[in-house]
Amino acid sequence: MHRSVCKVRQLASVSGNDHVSEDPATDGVTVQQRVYQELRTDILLGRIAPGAPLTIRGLADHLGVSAMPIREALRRLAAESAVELLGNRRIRIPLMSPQRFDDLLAARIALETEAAERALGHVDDALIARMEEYAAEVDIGVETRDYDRWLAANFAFHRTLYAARPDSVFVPLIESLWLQIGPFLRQALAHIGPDYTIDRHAEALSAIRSRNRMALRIAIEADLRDGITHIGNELMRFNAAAKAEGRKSSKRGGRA
Amino acid sequence: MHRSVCKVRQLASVSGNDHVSEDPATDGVTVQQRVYQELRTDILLGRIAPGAPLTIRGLADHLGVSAMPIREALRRLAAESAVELLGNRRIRIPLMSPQRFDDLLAARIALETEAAERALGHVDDALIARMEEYAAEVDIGVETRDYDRWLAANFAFHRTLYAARPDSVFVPLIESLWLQIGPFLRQALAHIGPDYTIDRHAEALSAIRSRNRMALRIAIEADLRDGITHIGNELMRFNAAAKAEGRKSSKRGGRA
DNA sequence: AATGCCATAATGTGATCACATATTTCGCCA
DNA sequence: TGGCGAAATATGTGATCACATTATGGCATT
Repeated sequence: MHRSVCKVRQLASVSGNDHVSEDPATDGVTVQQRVYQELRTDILLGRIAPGAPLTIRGLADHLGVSAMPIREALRRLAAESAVELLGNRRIRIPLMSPQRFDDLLAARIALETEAAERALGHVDDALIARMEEYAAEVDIGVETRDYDRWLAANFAFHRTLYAARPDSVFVPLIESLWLQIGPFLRQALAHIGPDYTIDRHAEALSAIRSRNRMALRIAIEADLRDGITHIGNELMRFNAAAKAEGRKSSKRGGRA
Repeated sequence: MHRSVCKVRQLASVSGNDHVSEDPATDGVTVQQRVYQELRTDILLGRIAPGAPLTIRGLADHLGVSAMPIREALRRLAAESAVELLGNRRIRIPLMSPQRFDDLLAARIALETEAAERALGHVDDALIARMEEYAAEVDIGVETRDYDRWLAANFAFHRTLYAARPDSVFVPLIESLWLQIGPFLRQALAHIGPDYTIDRHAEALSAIRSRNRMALRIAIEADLRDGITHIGNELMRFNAAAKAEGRKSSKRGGRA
């Protein structure tokens, strides 16, 4: 079963179909990249809870690949602080603490305001149009209480802006922070709905159109604070519950 | 030859000595960690030039280990943007560009000023004493033109401060920036000496002792700008030379 | 003499096996 | 019946092999 996926890549001309859905996606892209992207998306959107344990063999069986790509993907995610190598031969999603949450927010503000300002000179109308689409997608996600859609569109909105500057050194750092916040943010959203309605994205887009750097910084910082601060403060006690819960669902790599 | 190192770990009680110097260092620590630390130090102190190519087998032979720990160490370093996976099956130290250098400096200022301020509440006399030792070490490095000593002590000075806050989310991000600046910084220092004498470290220590947060931020930012700005601007043309030079010394994993 | 092409070498990627160790479980004894 | 220890299971780590793909160097052709 887990060998067929490899065969698909090794004998690419045979095109032997497999149960894995992304069969046409194995063009030249390595298995490790596919595994990394899948794990990364799961963490970013909070599909894996804080404290959840991960195992190499469990993920390998679940994703239908060998242990090798899992090891390298986990090593990469560990370098981004998306997963935690406990040293006692255990891997898990890091837990959240009030201080860590506060630091993550401060680091996001410090990096994202700077990244936004530096990207401002590279935006064009096409990029603004894409950001408007993502902003609309965010609104839809809020209305339909679709947290996956909400989080994904929100991240895409910001990343589109920051990545406007080519070869940005900020994007990897910022995405590391997102990966650390994602699991906890999702748990928080599952308990208290996103009840704020101030559309900071409209403010940011307005600042971008007028090329107002200071207004953009203010809008970005306000967006981060609004969407996160009260969520974090009210749900901090969830940490203790998540810590106890982390022991369950140990099999199958701890995935949902 | 390259098997004996493995035996040392597998049969730890035999204590069969090897040509590798850090034989007693193999207590419980994994080979991948040792390889990672060695590569990381080499990059941080600029012992590997920008654009220098790295190969898994070359490094494995050079360090006397199998290819496995090298792969994971390189994957980890790639996640920190310390090395670059070119996609066409090539690995190298990233090149520097004027924009990238400017972004790296801006990111350092944004993160390190915030990290310094947040660490300020956790410093005690013992930590200040350690920082004073590193500051003295920096001065010795400047006087003796010992760039390894200079760079190492400078990084240790800052890291000691930022790591005062336990479980800091800033330290990994900042160290990623250091790894990206290190190779270019060393190349620059090798061509123009560190000719600035304003001791920003003394200013920083003074701000720390008086617990003056704003003064600390200003001192840190001034330290980063002073030590880097004029170096970067004057040596930016070095980039073209490094790009052409990157093709040489391909064997032996490209190490010096 | 310059250039395109092919064979050889080299490199990253993935799979599989062996091993040391941490964790878990089950049975035994008090 | 509860606590403890030993067997058993599980997990990360490292080594080695096979393979597809890329780079490189020599050779023939123009």
